[in-house]
Order: sequence, then C-alpha cells, then structure tokens
Amino acid sequence: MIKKAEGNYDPLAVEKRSAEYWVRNNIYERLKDLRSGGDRIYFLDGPPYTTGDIHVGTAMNKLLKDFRIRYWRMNDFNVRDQPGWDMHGLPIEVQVEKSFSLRSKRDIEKIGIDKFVQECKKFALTRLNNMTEQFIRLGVWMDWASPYMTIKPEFTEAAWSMIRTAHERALLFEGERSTQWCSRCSTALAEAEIEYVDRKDPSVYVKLKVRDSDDFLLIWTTTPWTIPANMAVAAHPDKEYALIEFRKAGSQPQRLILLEEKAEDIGMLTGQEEYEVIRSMKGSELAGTRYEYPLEGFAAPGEASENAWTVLPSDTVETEYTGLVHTAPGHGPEDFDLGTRFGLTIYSPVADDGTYVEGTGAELAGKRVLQSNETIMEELDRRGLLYHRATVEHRYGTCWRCKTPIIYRSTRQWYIRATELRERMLEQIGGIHWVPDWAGSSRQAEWAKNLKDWCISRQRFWGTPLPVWRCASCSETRVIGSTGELSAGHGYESGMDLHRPAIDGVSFDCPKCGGTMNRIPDVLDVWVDSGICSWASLNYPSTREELDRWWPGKWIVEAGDQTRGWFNSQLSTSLIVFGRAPFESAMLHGWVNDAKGRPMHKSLGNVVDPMEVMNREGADPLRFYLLSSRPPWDDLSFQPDGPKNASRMLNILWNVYNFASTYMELDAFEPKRVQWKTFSREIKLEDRWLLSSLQDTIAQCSVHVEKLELHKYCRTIEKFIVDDLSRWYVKLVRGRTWTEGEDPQKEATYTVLHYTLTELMKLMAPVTPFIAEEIYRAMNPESVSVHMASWPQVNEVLVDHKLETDMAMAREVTELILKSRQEAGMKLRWPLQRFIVKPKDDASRRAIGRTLDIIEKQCNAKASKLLPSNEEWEELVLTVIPNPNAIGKVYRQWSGKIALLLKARPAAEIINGIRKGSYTLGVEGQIIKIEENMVSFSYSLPPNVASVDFSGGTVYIDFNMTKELEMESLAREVMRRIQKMRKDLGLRVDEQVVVNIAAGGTLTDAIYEWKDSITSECRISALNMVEEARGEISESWRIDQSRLVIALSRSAPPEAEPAPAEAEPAAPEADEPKDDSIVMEAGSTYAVFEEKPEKAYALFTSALQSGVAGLCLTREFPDKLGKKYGLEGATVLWLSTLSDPRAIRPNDLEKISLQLSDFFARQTGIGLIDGIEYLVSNNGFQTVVKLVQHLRDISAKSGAVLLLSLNPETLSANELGLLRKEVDSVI
RNA sequence: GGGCCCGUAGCUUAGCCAGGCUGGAGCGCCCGGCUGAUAACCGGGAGGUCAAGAGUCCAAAUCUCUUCGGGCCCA
Repeated sequence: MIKKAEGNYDPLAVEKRSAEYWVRNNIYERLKDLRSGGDRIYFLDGPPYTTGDIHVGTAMNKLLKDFRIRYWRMNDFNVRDQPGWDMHGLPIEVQVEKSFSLRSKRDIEKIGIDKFVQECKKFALTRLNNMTEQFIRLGVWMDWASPYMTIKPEFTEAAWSMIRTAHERALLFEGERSTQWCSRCSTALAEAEIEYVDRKDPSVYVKLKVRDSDDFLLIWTTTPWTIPANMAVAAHPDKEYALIEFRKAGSQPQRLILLEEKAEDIGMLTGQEEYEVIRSMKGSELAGTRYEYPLEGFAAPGEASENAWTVLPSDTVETEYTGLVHTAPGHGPEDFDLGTRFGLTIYSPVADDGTYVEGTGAELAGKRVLQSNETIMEELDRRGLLYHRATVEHRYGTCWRCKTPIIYRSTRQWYIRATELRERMLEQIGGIHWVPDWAGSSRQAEWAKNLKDWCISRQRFWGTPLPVWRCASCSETRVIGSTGELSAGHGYESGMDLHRPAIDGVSFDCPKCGGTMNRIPDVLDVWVDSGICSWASLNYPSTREELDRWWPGKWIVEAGDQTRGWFNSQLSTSLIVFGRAPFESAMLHGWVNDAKGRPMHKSLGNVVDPMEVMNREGADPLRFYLLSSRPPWDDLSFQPDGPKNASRMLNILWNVYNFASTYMELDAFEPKRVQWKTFSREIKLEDRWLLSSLQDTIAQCSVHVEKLELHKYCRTIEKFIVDDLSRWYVKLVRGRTWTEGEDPQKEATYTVLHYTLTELMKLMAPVTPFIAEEIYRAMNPESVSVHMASWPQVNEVLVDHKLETDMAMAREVTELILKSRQEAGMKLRWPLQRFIVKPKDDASRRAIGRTLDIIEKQCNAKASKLLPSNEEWEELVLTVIPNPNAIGKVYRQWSGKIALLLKARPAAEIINGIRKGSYTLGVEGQIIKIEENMVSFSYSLPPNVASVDFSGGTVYIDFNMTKELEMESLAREVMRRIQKMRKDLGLRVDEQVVVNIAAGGTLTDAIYEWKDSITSECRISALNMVEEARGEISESWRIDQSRLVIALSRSAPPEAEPAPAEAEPAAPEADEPKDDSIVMEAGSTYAVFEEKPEKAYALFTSALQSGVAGLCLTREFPDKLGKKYGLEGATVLWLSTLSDPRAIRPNDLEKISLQLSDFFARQTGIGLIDGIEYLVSNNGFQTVVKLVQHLRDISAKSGAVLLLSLNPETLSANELGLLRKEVDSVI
C-alpha cells in the first residue's frame, strides 16, 4: 500500500534511509547479479591518490563514473566497476616524513627504511578507508569491497613484466641526462610530477671577458647558481650580432658583444647615453670565440676540453635578451644536448640534496644552490662582470608535493624510450573516441607529438622497486620480469613483501663473472603503477582469464590534467605490452574551481569540502548541482548556493510526491487494480498532456545522456518537474483529488501521477540515487529498487505533440489573464465574471476550444466565450466620431448640434445607414444627410473590460462585479481563513470541525448563501452563526472593511490508532448507571441530544441484551467501540474513507440507505445512528433528513426501533427544530 | 611563446556546431499574489554596448580574423 511521504523534504534523512536500505538488503550486490548476464563493459577507474580526504574535484570525477555505470546497468549491461587506489609515491612519503619530523632522506635511513615503509603503507590504507567512506556517502556504487591497489604484489609483477618487455624491445635504457630534480626529496621527478607556479627569480646580465681582448660577451640568465658550472656560450649561427661600444658620462666606455637588434634595449637598462656598432657579425662567425671562466679562483671550473669556454652555434637560441646563452651542460637540458654534441664536460657540482659539493670553492661548498644566487652575483659584481641585475616573474616548476623549486641536474636515470612509441601512440589516439573530440584530436595528440623519453627511476623508498640487478664487479645487468624469476635469487622467501627494504636483500650470482648482483636501489615512478592498472587489476600476467574476458577498457573519464598523466602513462605502458591503447573511449572533465573561477588551493583558503556540503545540504543536491551546472568538460566555478538551489528543485519534486502520496494513501489507491478500460475512459486532457510531456522528457534525457551532455539531461528533468509537473499539472488536478469517495477521474489522476513519478524516478536514478529510491519504492512498495529498473523507453502511444502545443497556448492565455487580474488588482480568490477569446485562426480556435474549461478554472472565471475565428466580439462598443471639418463645410451653424445628435444615436445604426447609401438626421426641421467622410468609427472596450493579445489572438477580460460574485468572493475569503485555522489546529485533511462565526452585515449574508459550499469545502460538521464565537481556537479577521471572529473545534476527538488491548481501560459497562427510566416502543424513532453519545449507546446495549438484533452506524473505530460498550451481536457499519471491509464512505448515501433500509425492513431490532452530523456535513442537511424520514417510515412498519444520536451544538437551531419534527420523541 | 577550452544581466548560466522571431532561465534585488503539496510556492518588474575591435552577409551572441581577460596542457 502506498504510504504518505515522511514529512517535508529532508535530504539527509532520505539519504540515510536509502543508504541503510541498500546495505540491509544488499541491493548493490543484487543489482550486479541481476545484470550478470548482460553484455560486458569494462569500466576503468582512474585511481585517486590516497592522500587524505576527497575534494570536490574527486567527487565530480566519481560522480560522472557513478552516473554512467548506473545508466549502463539500467540498460542491462554487466559492468566491471572495480575502483582503484594509487598508493605509492612521494606525496605519502612527504606526509610520513612530516609525521616523524624527518627533514631529509638521510633521516629516513637513520630511523630505518623498514619502519618508514611500513608507516607509508599504514598511512595509505588508513586514508583509503577514509576516502572510501566518503565516496559511499556521496552515493557512488562501485565495488568498494575489492578495489585494486597499486601496492599489491600483482601490480609489482605487472610492472616488472612491463619493464622486462620494454627491456626486451630495447625501450629501456639507463642514461645520463639533465634531470628535473627535487632537492628536498633528493630524487628525480617526471614531467607529470611537476607543478608550475609563478615565481620571482633574478634576471642577470653577465659580462664574459673575451680572451686577449677588452671586449665582453654579454649573457643573460635567471639561474646565477649555475654559473660555476658554465662551460660555454651559445649563439644562433644565422642571427646578426655586433660588438657595440656603450658610452655614458662619468663611466668608462664598455664594448659588449650581443644581438645587434637588442643594442638599444640593453643600453637603456643601465642608462647608457649612446652606443656605436663597432663591428657586425653573424653568430656563425662568433663561434669559436674563447672567453675566460668568470669565477676563476672563486669556484672550481669543470674539466677543460677543446670547446670549453668558447662560443658554440646552436639553433635553439632565440632572439631574446642578449641572444647569447649561458651554457652549463650539467644543468639545463638544452645545455646538456649542446655539451654532448661539442664534447664538453658534463659538469654538475651539485649533490642530490641540492648543495654544492666539496671542492666547488670555499664559499660555496655545502651551501644550497638556490640560496647562493646572491653570493654569486655579488662576486661577479666585485669582478666588474655584472652588467645589470633585476628580477623576473615567470612560471617555474616545483615538486608536486613539497613545492620545492626544481633544479636541473645531470644524473644517471632509467628511461623508457617513449620517443620510439610516438608514431604508434598518435595512431592509437586517433582510434579512440574522445569526448569532447578536441580532447583527443587536439590535446592528447599535441602532447604525443612532443613526447619525451620517460624517466621512470626515483631515488626513494615507497614505491614499486625497479627490477634491475647489477653486478658489483663487472656491471652486468639483469632485468627481472616476475616473482618466478626472483625466486631463484639469494635471500628470496616465498610470499615475501616485494617492497623495499626486503627486496634489496635479494641478490643473484653474476652469470658473467660470478660476482654478486644487487638491485639498483631505485623505485619506479608512480605513474607506472597507475599506467598498468588496466591489466594489473585483472591479475595479468599471472593469469590470462580475466584479461581475455574484459580487456580493453570501454571508457575512462578524468580531468583535463590527465593528458600528460594517466592518459599518457596508460598509453605508453600499454603500447609496450600490448601494442595498443588499453581503452576505447575517453572523456575529459573540467576542474571544479572556487566561486571566482580560481583553482582551489589550501594556500588560498578557498577549498570546498564536499563532506561539509553533504552534511549540510545532502548528497543528492550536491550531485545534481555538480552535474547540472556546466557541460562536464568545462571548468566549473563552485557556487556556495549551488547545492541549495538544487535542493529547492528536489523539494518541489518532494512536494509533488507528498501531494500524490497523501491522497493515494487516503483513498487506498492500488495501481494494480486500475483497469485500462476505465482509465482510458476517464482520462482527461491534462492527464494526456502530462503523459505526452513525460515521453518527451524521456526521449530528450536519453539523447542527452548518450551524448554525455549531462547538464542538458539535468536541465530537462528540472524543467519537467518544476514547469510541467508542479506548476501546471498538480495545479490542474488539485480539485479532483479533493473530492471524497470513489471517483474514477480521481483514480485517473492517481494513475497518471503514479506512472509519472515512477518513470521520472528511473530517469533520475543515476543523478540523485537516494531520493529516487525513496520515491520509487514509496510508489511501488513491491519493487526492490529503482536501480534495478530498466531505463525508461518512450511509449509512442502516449505522445501527442499537438496537445502539447495546444496546452502551451492555454498556459499562455492563463498566464496573461492572471497577469491582467494582478494589474487590475483583482485577487485570484474573487471570481471573474467571464472572459472572451477571439482566436486569429482555426488552429488557435481549436486549441483554445479544447482547453477552455482549464483556462476558466485556472483563472477562476465563472464563464467564458470562444468566438469564431476572426469575428469581432459583438459587445465591443462601436463609437461614432463626428468630423467637424467635413460637417461644418456643408452645414455650418448646425455642425455642433449635428455632432451631438450623432453621438446620441446608436453607432451601428449610423454605420448601417451609411453603408446602405446615406444616413439622415432631422435638425430643426431640416433633413441632414450624413456622408461617409463626415464620420469615422472606432471600437472601444466596454467599461471594466481589458484586452490582451496572445500568440493565437486576443482575450477580453470582463472585470465587472455583481452582487452574486461579491457574495461568492466573501464566502471564499471566509473559507480560506477557516482552512488556515484548520491547519493551525493540525488536523488531518479529512477530519471534521465545528465552526462558530460571529460576523455582521454582508459577510453573514454571504456565509448563509454559501453555507453548503463552505461546510463541504472545509469539512465542517456544523457551521453556526453566533453572537460570540468560541471554540478550541478562535481568531479575529478583517475582510475588506468588515470584521469577523471565527472559532473552530474538532467535531470528534482525534481518531487514535487502535491501542494494544492491555492499554485500553476495562469496559466501563458495569460501572455505568443504566438508564432504565426510558422505555422505547417498537416502531418508534428517538433522537438523543447529547454532547457525547453515551446515553444512546447505553440504550442501545441494553436493548441488545434483551436479545434483539442491532445495527450501529458510527464514525467511531469499530474495535474501539466494541471494547467500550461490548456490542455483541450487533452489526457495526463504520463511516470512514479508509479502505476497510467494515468501512462505508460517509458520502455514499445510497449504500448507507440501502443497508439500513434492509435492516429495518427485516426485523424488529434496534438501529443506532451515531454521527448524524458527519452525514450532514458530507451530504447536506436536507438529504440526511430525507434519509431519516425514509428509515422512520420503514421501521414504523416493521416494528424496529430507530435511535439517533447527535450533538445539538453541531446543528443550527433551525436545523434542530426541523429534526425534532421528524422523530417521535427527543431524549 | 605555442596548443586547447572558456568569456552573454550584480552572480551562475541557455542559445553558438547547422546565422533570421522580442537574447531565454535560475540566484540576488524591488513589487505583488496564493494558502490542505505549504518552514513551501507562484506572478510581475528593474537589470544585457552578448569581453573589445574589424570583416563576411540582406541579416552576426552565432561564421572569420585580431586584441584583451580567465583556465588547462606544454615550451
């Protein structure tokens, strides 16, 4: 049975209920079972890093995944949805270092690698659990029980195997290169681990003295700390350089060699007054120029070679600054290349912790390089070699975790020859389906074109060990590809942890020289771990089974920054192992920035915590907001109000659900019992319209979801809920649900609402899974879960586009009339006399024609009229406008009089006359002929009528009030106030009340006139006009100028739930004095006037005890009544709208009459009617009196006793008098 | 410096690919209404040089180019 919604929309409560339901009933597992036979989809989760808490970006990321997985499942796919975790690497090492207060790598070695690594593992696992909880709270359904983790042995094996394959294919090499290095972490970093930030650095112009000359080469650099390692100067061979003499008063002239075109700019830097080009030369001519090492004696220079400290030609030099580039092959990557080409010493006097090594020079050794810029600049200045210094702000790389600025330093590292993979990678990128397409065709392809060799070794601890062993004596190397191979090593133990330091203890005998091979102590770049996850998580290469079943992945989705990250690492590793991409399609999603569009950073203090948002607004609102506000691939500026607004929309949905379920429960609506035949007969225009609109919504949502335009999907749903369902449909059908008793049209509404909510919840299940589950299950108590339902399909039978456009026109007209009413200051509660529609064509006429009563009702108009197309409304007033000029020309002195006469005549008569030929008037005995040019005509609106144009014509709105309308308006004002008071009293919608009103004048008249409507509309059992109004609550009101006091009381004590037997007091029968003084005669009718029906029941039970048959018609709950009075042997007919076999609807008078008549006709028993007032309020006084008369006559014939019980306060004096007349005696 | 994305009301945005109605919404603001879906909701109003400039076209928010600003990726 459908139950009323649980209170107002409380996202947190709904989410708790749904989440608990899912866990308690294993819904997720059952869903997977349900879809296990479907077509397979391998979804690949990009593993988040286990560093702490989820943030809005990761929430967005998982949301997109969750959405698509749920959608796939609703389309019967069997989805592999294993989530993953990236758990190795520097970020965790850095955090663990902090927790141990360690400051360097050496400190780690001091406390022991084992302890450190164990702590890293513990850290990662704790964070993993924490983050899992958070994703679950967000409503993400993935296989949280068995995620893949990059620290597991199968990942180590897969990584080793990949590296072994790379080695076999000659794609693995060790080389000395200029490496991006973090001095704090003492390790190399890959491109993907570098974060670029704006940073201020020195901008320095340094003079290098040309040998055996007074000329200087002018170089520019931002890294003075690399000058000790200077080995050469680069110049572009094709550019024009010049030797220039700069002159300035009070200074020695200086001769500098630089790019000729830059002479003026450079001169201005130091305020040179004039310059002279002594000699121009090409860069190629400059090549070979020897200069003096600038820091001789201060820093130790690198080892000399033939080209050391000379100008070298290089095409990479740009025409910026001086065009002469300081070259330190031990540092910059281009410098390194140039140095290698010209046989320079690769000199890097910097240790792995970023300090100058011993022997660099007394003032430098042991100093941090980045802090030595100043020392070096001062020294250069002292030597007269500093031409100019300033600062520059530029983008500079920092370590992704500790934010230390990177340095370039030449080291020996292990590389994957990614450059070899480039062509194949581009080809694969072209074959992948990218969303949006520029993500692949432009971005990823652009990245791949610039692909560099991948440095995979790190000098750290917490990571997958590099599987390379090397002989200490002969340097023979061996790459291990599996634990199988490893097991042949010394120190290997079965099942051993493959991490450092345990793995470092495994050694091999050198096959070449018999020496000992030890592992190179490096670990792998973490991007290797995540790069191989598509097969490592399938336990390949240990077994092939899962790989064959699933691989390659169907779809991945990550933020745009993964172009260089996960997208790249997956493509690279997969090309090595399988020669193809590991996924078929990829989607890019945007970043979630702060409200102003700036990226969220702890340092900026603008980070939004998704858990906080969920705890405040709820997960469903957050989800809906994140998906609805922008296309997934655009960046999103997170608005603090966003989730709140989404919640407001969901609240409207909830209100619709609340509305539907309230009445469904009240009427015990059973969707299964609805018969199509009845339904299709009773269905009304607005029902068919909503059903059609729903089909549109389904169709559009399906298209949007297929195109992954989730924002459009969300907006389509929002529009349907707010505009169509709530603002229009519910408004239209409100009246139907308010009718009492069985009503096929009401049932049709329920059916439509039930179907609509059910389908809508299926549509919403992927985006707001919690509320969708609650409403879906409330509507379909026998169903297990909305998430096990199938994605809705359009039912073509229900589509009616014509009706939709017609209804749109009806809404347009309604809105215009309402607007017009508002402008006229006429409240909606006051009935409008009428409106007239003048359609401009037949189509509009048909549209308005079929929806006219809807418009009428919505505008609260008593009547309306639809004119034939293009026909003018006959009540428009035709007025004649005399033309004094034309009249005066002919009739001179009479012209004023003629004009007056014309205006006094009916305009229609005049126009008809003129049309027929002429119209004549008599003025002072003269016949005056009115010519066509003497008058013109115009239509004007009758008084108090407004006209508004709409797309299909014009509407005339008649605002004229009549006495009757005013009465009705006042009555409605009274009703509204009673309704408000009912609510204040906290009554159920179907509960009866007694109302006493003290009012005067017109108001009293209005109330009398509309009494029937007021009593039925407000469920009043007795409405009394009194001098002084008293009741449970009373309130004083003002309507226009009149005042009134309304008092309101419950007519019966609130119906309590049937209480457990032991709580119920013992039947009071024995204690109650029986009133034996009254003797009831057979065939008579008695009325008992009493506040509570005690005497009546006493009489009834005593009669029963004498053995006669009894029948009781009551509003009381039968069980309760039985306990109280012990009505053995009596039939109880229960007046109630609830569905219960004993219940009989209070407004079903025919049935009531039938059953009672049947009883009274057959025997000489006693019948008690308790609750006359209830019958009165449902059927009107007159009708009930007729029933009483009818029963009285029957019982008089058969000799039965009819007993009526009623509270005299509930009827007016007049009514009581009338009733008295109908009975034999009043007790 | 290059590649890509974005720029529409105070804020968040639809429309742009396939040029053509009065550039639609939501939030906020102001004014009003409704009252048994109601700690809700509904209507109206004010608020736009569609980032700027140029071009194509009968017609440009939409197509092209340039510039400026923001983001991502890379030099």
